Amino acid sequence: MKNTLFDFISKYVSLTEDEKNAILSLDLFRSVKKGTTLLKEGQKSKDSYFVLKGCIRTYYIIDGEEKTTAFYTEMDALTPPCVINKTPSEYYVSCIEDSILLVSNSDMEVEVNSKFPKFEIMCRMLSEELLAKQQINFDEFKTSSPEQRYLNLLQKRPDLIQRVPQHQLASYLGIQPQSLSRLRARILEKKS
Amino acid sequence: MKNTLFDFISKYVSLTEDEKNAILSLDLFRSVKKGTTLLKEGQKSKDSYFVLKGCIRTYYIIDGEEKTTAFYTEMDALTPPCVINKTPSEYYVSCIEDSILLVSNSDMEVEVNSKFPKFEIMCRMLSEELLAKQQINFDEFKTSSPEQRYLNLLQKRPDLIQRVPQHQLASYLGIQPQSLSRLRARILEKKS
DNA sequence: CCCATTTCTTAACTTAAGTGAACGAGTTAT
DNA sequence: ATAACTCGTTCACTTAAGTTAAGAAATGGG
Repeated sequence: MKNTLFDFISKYVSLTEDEKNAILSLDLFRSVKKGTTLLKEGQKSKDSYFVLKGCIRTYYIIDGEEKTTAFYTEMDALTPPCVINKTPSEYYVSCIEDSILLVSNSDMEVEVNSKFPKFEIMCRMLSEELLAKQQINFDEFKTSSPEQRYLNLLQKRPDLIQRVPQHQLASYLGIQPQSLSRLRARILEKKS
Repeated sequence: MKNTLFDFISKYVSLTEDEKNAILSLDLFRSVKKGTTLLKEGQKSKDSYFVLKGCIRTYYIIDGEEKTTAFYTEMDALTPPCVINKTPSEYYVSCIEDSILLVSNSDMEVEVNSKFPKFEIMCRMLSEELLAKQQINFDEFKTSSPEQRYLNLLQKRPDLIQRVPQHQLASYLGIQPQSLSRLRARILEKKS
């Protein structure tokens, strides 16, 4: 787990042993059981998550219906908007597999960033990169049909389709569960 | 225009007169005529844009069709993914009104950031904030129908509907121009 | 000023997604 | 063991978006 983290960090900046130890001494690793809710609508939080193992999802409850909007798996980072905007959360975050997470607090990050300017640089690079990825993702979503989105997901994150319940996948694709079932049946029919 | 810029920056960090002059001496302001293409598909570029006045859009050409995915107006910042990823651009950027832009080069930013750590901090804060906004935007898009998206846009960016051609708005909403026409007629009918 | 082009709207038809209901399979709780 | 849920699928029906075509309105260039 430590290695997974440092491999990730090394993509952005190189750390000395001292710096690595400084991070480890913060004791950020958390084991989280499947089904645990990490953040609820209306809550204020300063926690960001980095997934070392497992899967977490973000979802809204709109008219009593769960609407899943994102999945975060190995090596994915999530800082909920409420942490940035210092507002109550608009969505839920929950754990859909037994997971190992790195949980960091924004107060702590401020402190670390001022002590180690390298972290400031890493955070900037990381959020720029995530923003670019997010933009491309959004663009692909906008420019394609539900069927294309599903086929695209099948290419890009085939694991998700295995490890995530269908009704959560459906809202991730912006459609109803019944439509996802139908759409998959349609695709199978085309192949034959 | 200078004031617009410094007002914007002051939301993140406070600058000394020297720092302000340092920025101005970089001579980043550009007047751009309506219709100008700032970036083409396949091109490599290191330029980021900040809109002081006017409007620019990003679009793809897919199967010969323009697909507009974003509009940037006053006080909006755009760093195309190709600048972050150092890859050829997947989309076009063009100017849809006579505009005044601040155009900054990523090489230059690296230099400025190392000279003034304040800028590094500002860039981090800015991209974190943009990422949070983008996430919420994407979530709203996923969880709503084309009609809801249009009504939502009418609330949040009513100016866009005035200043932007309908067929560009349509792909921004993820639908065909004909569907946007129909949808608007439907809404008018409901009101009466 | 006029022609060519682009833009927007409308209409008819096709296709796919939304909706409500029902069913079986698998899970959980009692 | 059985009842109560959840989950995924299927069906019939409704609604809305995609598609193709046509025409009116606005725009731009010569």
